[in-house]
Amino acid sequence: MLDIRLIRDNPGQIKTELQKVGFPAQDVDALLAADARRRKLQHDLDEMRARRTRESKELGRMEPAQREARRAEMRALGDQITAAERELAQAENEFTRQMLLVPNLPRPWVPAGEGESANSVVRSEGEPRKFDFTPAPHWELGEKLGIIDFERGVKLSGSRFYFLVGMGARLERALIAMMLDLKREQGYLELAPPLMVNTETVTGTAHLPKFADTMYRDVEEDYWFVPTAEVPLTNFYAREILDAARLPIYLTAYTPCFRREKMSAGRDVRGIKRGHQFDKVEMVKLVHPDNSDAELESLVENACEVCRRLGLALRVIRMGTGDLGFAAAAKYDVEVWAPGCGEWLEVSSCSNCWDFQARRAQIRFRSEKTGRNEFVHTLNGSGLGLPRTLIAVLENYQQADGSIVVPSALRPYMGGVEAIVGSSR
RNA sequence: GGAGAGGUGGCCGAGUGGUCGAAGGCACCAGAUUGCUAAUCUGGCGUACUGGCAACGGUACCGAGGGUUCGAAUCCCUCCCUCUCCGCCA
Repeated sequence: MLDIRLIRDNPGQIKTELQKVGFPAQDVDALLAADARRRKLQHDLDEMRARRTRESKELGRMEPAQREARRAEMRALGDQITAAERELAQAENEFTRQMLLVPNLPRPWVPAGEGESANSVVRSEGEPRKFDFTPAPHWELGEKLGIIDFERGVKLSGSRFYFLVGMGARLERALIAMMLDLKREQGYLELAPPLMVNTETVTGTAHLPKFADTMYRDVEEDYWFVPTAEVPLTNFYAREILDAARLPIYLTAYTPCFRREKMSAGRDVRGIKRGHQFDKVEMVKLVHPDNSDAELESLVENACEVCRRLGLALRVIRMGTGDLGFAAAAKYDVEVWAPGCGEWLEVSSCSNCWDFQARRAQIRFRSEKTGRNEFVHTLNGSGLGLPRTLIAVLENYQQADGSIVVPSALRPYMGGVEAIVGSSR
């Protein structure tokens, strides 16, 4: 959520900024109208209430006879107040409804452009491996080795579900353990969060109200299945006021993630690149606003280090305004090369949400400078997404005979196993 | 799921239809004082919106939402949560 005062004070500038991320100027006008209405009603109501308090106290001190005489008048005022309260509640709901649909403002240095047009590679590391045979895609490798079972996943659940089997499951577990240990080295506190959270929580990270149709939910209990651990991690300190000395706070968690993938119908249906359920190690930072930009850079670096340890060639993409998404003020993707399917895979997406989520979730800190409570800045990034990392490992470490060499960084987590071959259990 | 108890400021804990944003204590901050650690005294000490250059005001908030009343932290209803006991269960 943006600061309404910012919009109120610079409507022209904010309109221009918001247009870059596809938010229409007339919606800003509607918002300002709703704000003005709400404030007017609030002001009027405050005056009526002040009068009631004042006069009720007088009434309490009166002789019973006099009191009786004024009661009708006071009752009328009470009714008026009740009516005004209803009107105000309505106006506030409408205002909030609109506010929750306004996307975040991009940082000034984010290149403007529609869709992916303004995205650009800002750096690359490592050479994509050369093969003296045609590298196979992971779905072929996985099936031949018996470590990914697509058919049974579909049998039990439907399309976009699969089993990891034997060494496949073990390899993923090794990746998770390696990543979490690295995150700890990088200063993150590991959490094992709830995977079902309530509406308020999902609204805090701005996945609601706009993206309700991308998530799974239990309607009976008001539980939403987390689409990413960003939701529980960012909300860990929701509605709390933190000591400035505690910042920055780095949190990490391994969790499954659940997504409907309606928007991606028909895309990436092969393999394990895009499922309705996938595992991810997530990083979240709650930082002091002064360090926000630098913290995004180090967040990206924290993600890149995972790729590096796995020996994967990577590149970092700076997203333009058209690809920022709803909550991000700035965003980088980290991609690794997958020689089998022949594409760069997004294994991490690192966003700086500025005070956008903090304002929704009310995560504040007591500022040492102003003595006032201010919103922290929140950042999040994958560290990394498991299926795609698994794809990259399988496809990059495949041998001519179809076996997979286990990257050295993972061997301590796999009981020293050096390769996955057809007979591996 | 059933029965009972309870949810008040950072914490503990009073409170009853009006003068309660809420006693008192602890913690915390500032000042005073005592030749050490410490103690004592005085003052301050919630959040949000809003008016004002400011001084200083207004309104809301005592788990959440409704209701009764001129007036609700205080009475009534619904819900949520916590604790104890019972049942069930990975």
